[in-house]
Parts: sequence; structure tokens; C-alpha cells
Amino acid sequence: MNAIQDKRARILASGTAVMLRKGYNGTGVQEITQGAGVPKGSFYHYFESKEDFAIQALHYYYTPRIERFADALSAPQLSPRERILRCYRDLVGYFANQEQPSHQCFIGSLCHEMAEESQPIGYAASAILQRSNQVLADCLSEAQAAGEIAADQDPAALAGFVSAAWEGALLRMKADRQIGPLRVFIQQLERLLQP
Amino acid sequence: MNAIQDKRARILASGTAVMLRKGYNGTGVQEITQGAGVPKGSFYHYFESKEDFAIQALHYYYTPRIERFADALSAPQLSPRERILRCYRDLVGYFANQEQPSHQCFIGSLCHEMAEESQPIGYAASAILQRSNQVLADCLSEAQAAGEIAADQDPAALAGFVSAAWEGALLRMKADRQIGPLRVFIQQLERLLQP
DNA sequence: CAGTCAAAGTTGACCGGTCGTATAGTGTTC
DNA sequence: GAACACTATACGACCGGTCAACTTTGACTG
Repeated sequence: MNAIQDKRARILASGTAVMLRKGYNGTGVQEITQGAGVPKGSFYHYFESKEDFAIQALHYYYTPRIERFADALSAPQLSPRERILRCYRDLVGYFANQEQPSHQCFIGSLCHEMAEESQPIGYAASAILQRSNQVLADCLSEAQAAGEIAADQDPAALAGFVSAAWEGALLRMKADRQIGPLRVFIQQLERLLQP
Repeated sequence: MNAIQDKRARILASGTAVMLRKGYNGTGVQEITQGAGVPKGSFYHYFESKEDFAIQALHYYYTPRIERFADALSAPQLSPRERILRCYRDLVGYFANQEQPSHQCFIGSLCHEMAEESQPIGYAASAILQRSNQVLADCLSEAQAAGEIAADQDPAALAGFVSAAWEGALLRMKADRQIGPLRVFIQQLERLLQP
């Protein structure tokens, strides 16, 4: 049916939004279902537990994002290097247009809070990060083949470093409440992606 | 008196340790005082609230660490570049010696969870990050004067980028439960700190 | 078809526990 | 006996999770 998918999706959407702001432990099941406009009992019909919900939410949130990321990194009009830079510049632009720089990294906050306490959540997060990493690494590999970045760089390692630096920049933005750290990231990324 | 400082410190030590593992919202006041071996009622004698405690804990945890960081970065035997690299290599070594790579970044998890919800905590975290950044920036400045890194780099920006990348690497280590990301960080740091 | 009814889906009242916090009281010191 | 540092106890709110009872469904029946 459509209805059951709809309710499930509503719970996922509402819950993801709240957890994004308040973290895992700061978010109650009641608050999630209230925001979704469904009875509390339904939550445990669609999800085994709050932990299970978090894992589903991770996939719900990141699957389309990684897809878009992969698309943007395979656009053929630009060189691989330019595609990567444009991706991150667009992201920075998105945050720059918010009056209050917020709405930070879902996976980052979930990892910090739960990766240690809950192995299943840690696994799920790790898998998503790895997928995202792979997408970036592929593009870096292409850039390398095109002679746009140093030949002695390991694309996978470089991808991991760039992702980590981006995560860190987002965190810093959240603390400082300004996008300065993101601009610094772009500036250093341009430098990093050079022959 | 010594006793009051002692109890306060015990609460800070216990609470910091627990919050490091379980996050802010995942840690109860009861658990903190229990771990410190003091009655629960005492907590609110020494701290205004849980939020206030978190801010004090931030200072308690990072003041000595930043001091040690600054010391290590001003050791005169090594060149500035080598001092920075040694610092991070030592940190990686510390994590490598743990059987279970954990015990991650206190400020990182606190920021992710609370910087948005609680402005006071966000301010405190931001201030500490800035202090730590300044220490690194000073050393980078010195390295630049010695011709060890590119002359057109802005030391403060580079310091911010390096710290952010380190934060991100720690997060990634937590998710993956292995120190690979830290090794990648070192490798890229060596590359970054070049003329 | 209309009627039936067991299975499947859905839900709100409720559980034991823990949360952060307030405060009345204890014991101590001058 | 006033002023103080300290703490036992209690509070209402909310937590994640359970479950008996309700509603809906659809295959089967006569």
C-alpha cells in the first residue's frame, strides 16, 4: 500500500529533522511521532526500536544525497577537478544563504553520540561514509588520470582526508555560528587539488 | 578549603569521562555523581545546572591540554614544522596503542550535540577551539618565517583547516573503529606543510 | 454478490525507570 | 544561635518500550 509507506516516510522525515537539531539522545520518540502527526504506538509498528529508527533514518537521509553527489561528480561538461570544487562551492553557497548557519551534518552528530555505544549505528554510519568516500575517490582517480592532481597521491586516502576536513569544517561552523571555516576549506581544497 | 576543590574536581573528572563516552544528553547527573562517589544532591551545590557543568568541564578538560600543546609546539630542539608533525604523530601513537580505538574528541561531540541548542556551550566551545587554533597558527607562522611552508599561506586559515581535518579524522576513526583515517591525516599533513 | 470471520494492521493507555532540579533539613564553625 | 557548606529526599515531567483492544482487510462461503 501507499499509506503505510507514507506514514513510515513521515516518521522518517520528522525524526530526521528533529535529530538533526537535537541529536539522538536529545530526541524523544514522542516528539518524533508528534511532528509526523501519527500516534506514538505507530512508531514501534514501523520500527523495531529507536536504534533501528536511527539506522533507517541514516539511509533515508543519505541515499538520495550520495546519489546527487555521484551525479554531480560525473557531469561531463567540467573537468574532474572542477566538478569536485563546484560541488563543495555549492554546498558552501547553500550554507551562506542561510541567515543562521545551522542544519549541520546528520551522520557526524550521530557518530559522535552513538558510534561507540551502539555498534549497529556505527556500522551503518561507517558504511555510508565509505560509499560517499568511494564516489569522491573515483572522481579523484579520474582527475589524477587527467593530470589534474599529483600522481603520487592515493585517491582513496585523499578522498578520506577531504571528507574528514569537510566534516571538521562543518563542526567548526556550528560552534562559531559562521561560515568562515567553510571558506577556508574551499581555499585549501583548491590548493590540495593541484598537480 | 581543599575538600571542596577535591569534590568539585572529582565531579568534573567523573562527568567528563562519562560524557566523553555517552555524550551530553546520554549522561545523567546521577551517573556523574555516582562515578565521583559524591551524593547526587551535591552536584547542584558545585554547579548551577548541567549546562553550567558542561562548560566547566570543557575548561577543566582543555586548559591543561592546550597548555601541553603550546609547550610541545615551542620546543626549541626541533624546527617548527617538525614540532607540529611530532605532536600529531604522538597523538596517533596514543590512539594506536589502544586496543579499542575510542576516547575521542570531547569538544567535538559536545559541539555536535549542544552548540545549537545551548548558546553558552557553543560560546565556550568556540572560545577553546579558537585558543587552540591560535597556538597552532603561531607555530605555523614561525614555520613560514623559517621557509618551511609556502609563503602565500595564511597561518590562521591553515591552522583552522588542519584542526578541522583532525577533528574529522577522529570522527571517522570512531565510526570505523580503526585508526586508518589518522594515518591518512598524518600523510596529508606532511604534504601540506611543505614550501 | 452479500456475508463472514480469522488474520493482519493499528493504536493509545500504561509500565517501570530516570531525568534535571528545588528545597528543607542536617551538621559544623565561629 | 546565626551563618555557613553540604546533602537526603522528593517532585513533576518525560523516557523508551509494551500490549490488550480496537479496526481493517480480503479470501472464502453459501
